[in-house]
Amino acid sequence: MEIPKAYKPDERESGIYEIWEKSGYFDPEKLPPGHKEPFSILMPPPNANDPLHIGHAMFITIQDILIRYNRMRGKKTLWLPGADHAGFETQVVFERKLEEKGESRLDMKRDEFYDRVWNYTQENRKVVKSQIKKLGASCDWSKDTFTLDDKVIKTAYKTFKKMADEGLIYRGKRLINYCTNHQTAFSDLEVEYVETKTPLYYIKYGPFILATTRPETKFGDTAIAVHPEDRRYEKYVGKEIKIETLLGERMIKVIADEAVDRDFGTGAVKVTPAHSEADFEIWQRHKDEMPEPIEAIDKEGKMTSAAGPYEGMSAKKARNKVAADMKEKGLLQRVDEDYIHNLSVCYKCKKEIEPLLMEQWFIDIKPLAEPAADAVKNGDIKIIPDNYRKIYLHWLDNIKDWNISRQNWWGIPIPAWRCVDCSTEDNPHWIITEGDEPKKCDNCQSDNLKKDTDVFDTWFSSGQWPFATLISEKEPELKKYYPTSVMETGYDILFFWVIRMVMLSLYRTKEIPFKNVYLHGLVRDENKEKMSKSKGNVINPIEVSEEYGTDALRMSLTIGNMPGKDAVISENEIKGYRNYVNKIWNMFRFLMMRCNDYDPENNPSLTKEDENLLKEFTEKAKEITDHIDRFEFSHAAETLYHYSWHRFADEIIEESKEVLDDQNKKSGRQKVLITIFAGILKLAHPFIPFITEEIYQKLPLKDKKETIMIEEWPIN
RNA sequence: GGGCGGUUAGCUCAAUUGGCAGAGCAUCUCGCUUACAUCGAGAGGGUUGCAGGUUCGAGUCCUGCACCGCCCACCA
Repeated sequence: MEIPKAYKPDERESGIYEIWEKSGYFDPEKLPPGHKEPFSILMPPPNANDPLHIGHAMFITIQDILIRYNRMRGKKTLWLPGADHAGFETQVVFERKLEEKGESRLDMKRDEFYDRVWNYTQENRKVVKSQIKKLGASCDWSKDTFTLDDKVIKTAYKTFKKMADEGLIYRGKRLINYCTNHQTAFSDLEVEYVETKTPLYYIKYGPFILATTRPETKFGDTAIAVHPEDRRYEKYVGKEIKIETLLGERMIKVIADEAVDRDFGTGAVKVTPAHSEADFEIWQRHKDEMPEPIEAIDKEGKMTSAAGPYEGMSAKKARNKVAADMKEKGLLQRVDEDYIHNLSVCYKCKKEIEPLLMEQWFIDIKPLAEPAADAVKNGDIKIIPDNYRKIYLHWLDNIKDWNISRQNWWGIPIPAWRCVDCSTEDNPHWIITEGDEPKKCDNCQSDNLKKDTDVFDTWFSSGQWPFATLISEKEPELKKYYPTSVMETGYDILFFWVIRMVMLSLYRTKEIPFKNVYLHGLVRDENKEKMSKSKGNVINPIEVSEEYGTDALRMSLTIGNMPGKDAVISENEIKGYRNYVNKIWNMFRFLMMRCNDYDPENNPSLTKEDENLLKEFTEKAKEITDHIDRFEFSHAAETLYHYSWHRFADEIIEESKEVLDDQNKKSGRQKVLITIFAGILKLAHPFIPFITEEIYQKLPLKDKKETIMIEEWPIN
């Protein structure tokens, strides 16, 4: 048998993956009978709107290590793959594509748009699936789930209905974060803050001078607020004062509220409840003293009729115009041009978020937050690394109600109908179902019902992923994999996804969704910068996997990668691990050349030295196993790397060359070398599955299994 | 404003309960020796960010500071 000097991963990998798939062992139910205790992971479903990036390759590597390791330890392992329709994200991606073709969503019917995005995601799913396979993921494709599959949507509807019935869902006119560019509301998590230099205008309101960054909102002012203990303004509190606006004179109430900072500006603030979160809160505390909020800006970001002559003007334009006009009328005392404050912007387009008063569906989140905090406090859910415990608990401690309405087209429609006949402006009547269209109003029997046009925040449904995928009447056998063993995902979606899964799962199933949360970091380039297409520093996992082999890529994503910390990766590093994989190949090559007369059925006598070598291997195997059990994959892989190369190859093989020439000791040493090497392959298999399978198939072993995937782990 | 993480060899990172500061990559020298040059043998390279403190002993524990990064909140 001629063995080539260099291992060529690209020629072997796809064939090896086929062997695994054909074996059926990705499906836990098809594993040999010895596999009993369940071990499960849900793959965070990659967005079905783009090919995979290096971050996906990282989590696939980590999860596959866990799955392959536990499978070899005799667990009944389920790794459930999926794909995310990624509502708003995908809509943005798709609209950009439309734009490139000179098309627009607004030129088509909603259904048509939906169908086109649907097809687009289905095409992408195929690409993503083939890429996941390329990376060696041993996941159960028979259970591949899309976040718009019936069972997921039904689960989301059931939860929504249950929450509505239990009073945890309310529809309220509240101040929400609105992106006038994307024409949708967001939860607080989708808002980012950017430090910006903005002029601070000091405007005259009767006897008051008020500092504001947004003079155009003055048409929505319904009060002036001062601190209750501010002597300067004491005499005005509770009184109405006459102010000169650009629309003529009017009266406005002065109120006292603790939230006002005496030291900022002049210590007096204009209150605009329809366009500022803080002001909205002031209004809620002083409803009896203040008129209803006045909306001065609309959903397009344009001035309303409340702004008189400024109506129709964009808010930004109006800001300058209003300031200029006030200056002319002597209503502007001065302008501080160097004022720096945090501007809230849309996380996607970075354009200013417009706080608007809108009716939306909210979840009363506190009742869900407490059990979620308890689950971590009492140790039912363990977070790795554990410093994220605090972050997790702190977030839940300060949680605000969750706005789950989105004004997008791509997403799960909210199953709510408004009765046209028995609703009033102030008191609308809504009918919420588990998805079925109601025939009649449950209140007035009218059939004049109008469906809500909004869709759910994608995280509302993905927050139900664990039980949506594993708990259903149709597939009761999957229940045993719930709660899952590990939720492996990025720290950047701890709030978005992980915590919401905990809250919603506890709510619906009364059980935790997973026992461990392992948080990985971001992948950065060699200059520690975030990888992005625009910077041109991205490493395409598929390209490097084709060039250097998936095993090398996986190794470089494992070593030096600590939980909760960003990982640095470079092509150079991958090249280094390509060399390591090739080194293993050559260990195999050496063994084959020097053991051509080796018979695995023989039991030659071993020398003391032989015994010691075996003992040493067992110790190393123990060390590596302990590391994996503690989720220290980097250490595990590093220990393996070091032992296999610098101990086994550099020393043990070198020293064995002489021993193999000694006819008395030869067969014993052959046995030892092959035994240890087979052990190394098994230990290495979770990390570098392809080469280990390739060699395993060719190695002369007793009781060889169909694939190394179901080999027994070298130690117990 | 609140919180978290980091600062160790040129680079990326390790260092269990405090116990001789280690790897990989890079660099330099030598070697194409019959597994492998995608390799081997060897070498250089550190006042562990700064200042104190506890201790027989501190990279590790305590206090303060500096710088870098991140998260959360947000005052007009």
